[in-house]
Amino acid sequence: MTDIVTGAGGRALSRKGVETRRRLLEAAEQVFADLGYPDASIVKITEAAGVGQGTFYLYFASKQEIFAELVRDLNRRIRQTMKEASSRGTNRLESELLGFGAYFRFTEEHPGLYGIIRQAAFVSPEMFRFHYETMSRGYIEGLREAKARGETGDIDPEITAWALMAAGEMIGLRYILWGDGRMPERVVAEVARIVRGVLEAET
Amino acid sequence: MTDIVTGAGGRALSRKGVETRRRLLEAAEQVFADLGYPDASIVKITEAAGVGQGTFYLYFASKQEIFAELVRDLNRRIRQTMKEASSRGTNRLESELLGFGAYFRFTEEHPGLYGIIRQAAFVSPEMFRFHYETMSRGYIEGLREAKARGETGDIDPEITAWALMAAGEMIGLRYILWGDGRMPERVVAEVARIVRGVLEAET
DNA sequence: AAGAGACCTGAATCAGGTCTCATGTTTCTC
DNA sequence: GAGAAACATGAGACCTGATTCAGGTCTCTT
Repeated sequence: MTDIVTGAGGRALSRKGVETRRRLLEAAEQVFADLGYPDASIVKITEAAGVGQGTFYLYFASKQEIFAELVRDLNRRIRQTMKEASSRGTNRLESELLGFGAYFRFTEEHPGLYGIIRQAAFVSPEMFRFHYETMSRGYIEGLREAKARGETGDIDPEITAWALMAAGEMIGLRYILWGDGRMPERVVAEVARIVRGVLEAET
Repeated sequence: MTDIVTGAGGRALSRKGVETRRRLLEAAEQVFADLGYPDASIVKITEAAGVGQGTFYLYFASKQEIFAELVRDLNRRIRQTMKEASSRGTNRLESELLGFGAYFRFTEEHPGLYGIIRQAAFVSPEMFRFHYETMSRGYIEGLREAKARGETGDIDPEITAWALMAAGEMIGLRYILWGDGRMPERVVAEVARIVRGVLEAET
């Protein structure tokens, strides 16, 4: 099933329209990451995209809407990356660690995008929540299956998933964004210890 | 040493000035929590505080400044609450869990304030970082001492602290703010399991 | 090559915000 | 109780930025 890309008002777009929409989204990504939502403006986005101001409204109804679209897109990309990586693991711990690795690499490559998600908290609370709920869903599934296979202790998969997701995110923030942009080896090793502790500890 | 409260430009305030400044801060807390930073305005804050627009500038130089002040204040209150609670523990695990409990209670009582911190990410990156660094400092100290006393496994206190702090925050978000406003007992129990696993797992 | 529609434009409009300032009020001090 | 200092005010000057619109241009299709 091919996605039909639409502009504001749901009108279908031709090849050229799709391309312009993509340019606007990329420009928005840049501008929101650099300036933050409050200081980003439609003019700056259209300038960065190289189109006229009016063109913006052919594709998005408002600043809010393009922001939400951006978060959706970013969310899809992170999850895809993590899913691919963790599917290569042979047991839950390995999968979990591969997923973390992918997340850290994504953070290294897209420090700006990482920040965009954080802004969603107040720009678009629904998208903010959507992001974390979709992110946690993958974890929860994985943990449930692992538990059924006896690979973990008697854990609560849901709560555990939220805790692990948060830890990964914060450690990315602390050691990549507030560090030198690269995740140090020792941190990866300690994360492995922490994940193992969380998965194995009995009640 | 008594703090001398100052207004914009560092001028000292009389009793009445201190009171007005406090009213402005409380109003700002309300407005930022309800509307979010982008939609909050000086006018709305002064209205909520019951003072004239011009009065604002007698106390704060800008919207940014009052926001930063608010985060500082909030940060101080959370840490004080957690410190008090955890000091009643007889070992690290107990202290840790008491600290989490205090954090959850704070979140229950101040759902709006919790949100304000998240907004700081872009409004005032320095204050955002300040918040997490001061929050983690307490954890790190506690874990270092516990490790020296042999109460934990061979952990890296710093990385472990950031992971635990993040987990607590996210679980508050998920089960209090996105739940029914109260932390369920089963979640508290699972958090205890998770914290224990993190503190005890060996490399 | 002509008509239809999709696409594009940026000046103009409009809503709302920040911050200043001239003026008035209160409180303190002697 | 008079002068000084602090405090308070809100109209309005000045911005900034979102959004509209009337008038183009491009690109398919036949």
